[in-house]
Amino acid sequence: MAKELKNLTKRSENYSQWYNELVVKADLAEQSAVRGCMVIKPYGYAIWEKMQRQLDDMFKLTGVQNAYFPLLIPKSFLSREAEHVEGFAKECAVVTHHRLMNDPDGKGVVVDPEARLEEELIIRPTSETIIWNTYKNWVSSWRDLPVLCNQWCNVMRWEMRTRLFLRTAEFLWQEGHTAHATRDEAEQRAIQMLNVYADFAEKYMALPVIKGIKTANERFAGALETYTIEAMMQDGKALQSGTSHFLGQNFAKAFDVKYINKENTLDYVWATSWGVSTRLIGALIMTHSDDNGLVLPPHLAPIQVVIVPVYKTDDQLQAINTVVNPIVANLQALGVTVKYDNADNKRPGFKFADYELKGVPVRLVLGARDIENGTVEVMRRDTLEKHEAPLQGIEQYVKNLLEDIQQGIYDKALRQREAMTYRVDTWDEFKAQIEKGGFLLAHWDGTTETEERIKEETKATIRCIPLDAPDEQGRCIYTGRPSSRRVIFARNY
RNA sequence: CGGGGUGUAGCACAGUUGGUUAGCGCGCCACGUUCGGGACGUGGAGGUCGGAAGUUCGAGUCCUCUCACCCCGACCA
Repeated sequence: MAKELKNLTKRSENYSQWYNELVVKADLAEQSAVRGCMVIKPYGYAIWEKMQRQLDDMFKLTGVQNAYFPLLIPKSFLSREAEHVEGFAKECAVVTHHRLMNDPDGKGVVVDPEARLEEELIIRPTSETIIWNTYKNWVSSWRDLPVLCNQWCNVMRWEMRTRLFLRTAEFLWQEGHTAHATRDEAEQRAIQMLNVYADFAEKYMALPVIKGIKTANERFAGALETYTIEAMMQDGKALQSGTSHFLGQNFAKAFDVKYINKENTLDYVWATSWGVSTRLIGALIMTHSDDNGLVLPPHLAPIQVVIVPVYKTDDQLQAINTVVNPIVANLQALGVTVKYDNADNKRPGFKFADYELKGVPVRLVLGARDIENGTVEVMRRDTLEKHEAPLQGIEQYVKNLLEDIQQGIYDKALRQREAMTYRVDTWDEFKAQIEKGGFLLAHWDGTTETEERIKEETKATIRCIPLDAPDEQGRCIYTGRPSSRRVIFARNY
């Protein structure tokens, strides 16, 4: 372990490799035996659980309830909505049989050819189709609306190339699906959920995000409008961190979901869907961490404070235990998650390095010296600064420090993003800057054709049209045609 | 599916023009000394060399086939 971490690739040398090693060495996840799939280890899953709990509370405050829909979707459902099937068809896993049998040649088991399914089943890449097929039975009157459901589940998209958390063949997420009586209500819901995501990202993940609208080209398959939160990683690349879609009446029409409105006429319902995934954990890692390992925001860290004793003899350990035990209890009473690591099978130096690698926000170290002086050594993970603090009142001190760190890493990430955001007005400037990374605010003529040309030539895509983009007359960076606001270009994960 | 690369202990690797008993480091186990920033010493366990077939007195090494994984593209939350 010791040597391995010292070999941890530096961020500046190879950002991707640094990321991969960090995920594995910090015990978050690893590759599974199945191609492109990921094992999320207990420490990584604990972060996900904290995210889930928080998001779930936020959803419920907006009236959303949880439900669960099946993993398998009849193949025919997928083709009901033309754009939707086109968007997902190329990456679906398909169930064709329901039985295995012993190989007649004695080489293990083989698929029983007799057991072919009449209609093949798709492992959900997303659940719009099966959910809208269900909503058809739930909605008949304006009194049944709105329907506001969310589900926590796994989905599968057979991606060609995968990266832990950022893109895996199977991933965990939540997907919300709502049905509304009016267009306006659905659009408001899509924006409302985008705001929930942005709040969550900023307050809990300490992740500054830009809210915006996707271009037609980048829009979700089957949506009329896709809202997004975009974040910038430390290498200047963008990461789409959450999306909320206004689906119009596309799925209602495809699955024939109609209701009788107050005017006593039959109408299709209006829909939204929205989701965030375990990709957020990737965003968390790539935004805050450093060459010593993870830096976790206190609001999501599975362990917020670790206390490490330093001692030589059993008597000294006993004395430290006596001082630490009430501190642990007091911290817990303040709602702080604390771990007292007095295991004697690891040396202090090892523990220090290990908890740094795992991103624990605050470390307290107590030795015989401190017991004598009534002090404790406090280290904050974000800055790696150490200082002495009085034992008296340490609990409240630590609680305040956690909030400081939460705010500190948000501010740092925001400064970093601002430092790497550029207003660009010429094509030469654009091509030069995109190589160095960052967000490029540039004018665009609004056509898909131009967008695709730019992507071909520079690998940069339009991440979003920011919701708060001010009106500004200008000329398209590529074609010189008129434009009325800047959009964000970047390379992305 | 194209282009490149790698398969040898839990991990990361070395292994010469083929040569007999396959090696190093980390990790693991035991004992001792240590313990305020990833300790050290001594001893020990751990391998069908990705798989199959072939050449040879002899294959980790050479040939053929095959499988798996990684990197670069096409696809993407």
